[in-house]
Amino acid sequence: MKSWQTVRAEALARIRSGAWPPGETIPREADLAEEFGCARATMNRAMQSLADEGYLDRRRKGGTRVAAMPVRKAVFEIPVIRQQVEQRRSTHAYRLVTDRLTTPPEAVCAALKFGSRMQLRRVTALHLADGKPFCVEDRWLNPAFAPPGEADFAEVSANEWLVRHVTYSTGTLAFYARPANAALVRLLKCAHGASLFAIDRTTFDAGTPITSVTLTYAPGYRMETLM
Amino acid sequence: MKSWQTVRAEALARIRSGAWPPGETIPREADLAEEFGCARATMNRAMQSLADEGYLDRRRKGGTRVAAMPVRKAVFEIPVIRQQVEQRRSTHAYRLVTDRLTTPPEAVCAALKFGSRMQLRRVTALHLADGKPFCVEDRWLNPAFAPPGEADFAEVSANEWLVRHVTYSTGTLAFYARPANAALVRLLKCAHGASLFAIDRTTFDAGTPITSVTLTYAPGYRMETLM
DNA sequence: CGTCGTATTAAGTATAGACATATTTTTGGA
DNA sequence: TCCAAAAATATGTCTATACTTAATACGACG
Repeated sequence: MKSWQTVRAEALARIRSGAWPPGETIPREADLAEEFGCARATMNRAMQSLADEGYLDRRRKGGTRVAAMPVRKAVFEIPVIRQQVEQRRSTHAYRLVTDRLTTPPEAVCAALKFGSRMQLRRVTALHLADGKPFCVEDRWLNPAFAPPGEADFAEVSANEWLVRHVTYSTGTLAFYARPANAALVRLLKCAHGASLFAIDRTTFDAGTPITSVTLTYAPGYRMETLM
Repeated sequence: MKSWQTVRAEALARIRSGAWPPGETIPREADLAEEFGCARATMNRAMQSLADEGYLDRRRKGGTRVAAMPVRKAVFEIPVIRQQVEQRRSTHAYRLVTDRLTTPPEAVCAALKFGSRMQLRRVTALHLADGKPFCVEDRWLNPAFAPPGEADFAEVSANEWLVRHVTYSTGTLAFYARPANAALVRLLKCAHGASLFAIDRTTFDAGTPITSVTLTYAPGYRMETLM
């Protein structure tokens, strides 16, 4: 009795080895099930999994074919900064820099889809790894969601507070490179104009704008993953 | 009759709304199936899908609980550069800069797991969008895999050639920021030291080292995705 | 010669029942 | 009291069968 995972692995091996070349239509589920010695449901589960990951294109009546030009997908895990530091076996420290209500720039209003230029809570903080600057957190928060009274970021970072209070959210994410400005130079202790890796993230919870944050990492930071 | 996708959506709604709070153990499959009005197999398919994406933690006998601190996952699509340019409704152009056998630096040998410092094929090229520099491709190739005779990169970029010839591969991927050096300044026509977004990718096919490439994008480039 | 409806096909899915497997809990001894 | 063996339990999976749905092929008809 073969598990669908086994069947999946065998099928993937055929794709990788070229036994099923890109663009080629492969036999129908029912026939493959017989060949692999399993039920059609099992075959279906395996092929569906491969299709989900972009290895196969499947169409009703049209049959299944190996993707000719698969869109490579890279999956990055975006952990909480403290965990990220601790995973590197470093000691995490955190320093709140500013926390006040301010009128945000146009770009932030647009990202959060706030029509009027209402005042938002701006929180900036520095994360350290083994005492050295690791990452600057520059955040705009919807004050209705996280009022200064309820959410105090002196000890627990906004980054972590949010993960606990708005666990499952949607939003956008962007990676880019930016030069160090005066504020970043001061916090990260890097050269002016240094190339820094940055992440912009905007978060909504059931349509309500929650926060827009820019995380800027110290020089040399790399975001890595396997394919 | 509910599809597992429908059931999945309903369950996800409960998680997002907080009806099933983070850390909480939810009822067993059999009971949920009854509540949702479907068979256990259907419930299982739905919950398994949610567990795959990190929303749930499931253990035999232990039951299913909502992930307390989910690791956020971001999925990026890594397209062929030409497609990437064309998706932005720009015209893609390509210019081969160099193509010769050279001894690679230590770092490249290490990434490709080449013991001896054998000569590799180095290919550098420039990709343009609407005539403007878009991305510099700096690649080291295993000459045994892509000999100069068979693989000519004057017209078709190595990027594209490889997608066609080694479709399903494994490897590593890293995103980072780097300053523009002299070579990049010349090709991308940017300021010296400008902050540039870069991708390192090393590719293996069934254990054989294929290629290691650095893609450096023109200033202002952002790698975006939805969560 | 086109085009509209129908038959056919292959994937998508649902279900009940059975068994497998990993843990936890309980129980029975030393 | 403590530990090992056994029972209980929730998820993991397979199977056979039946039905649904989307897309294609094809033939009748204007």
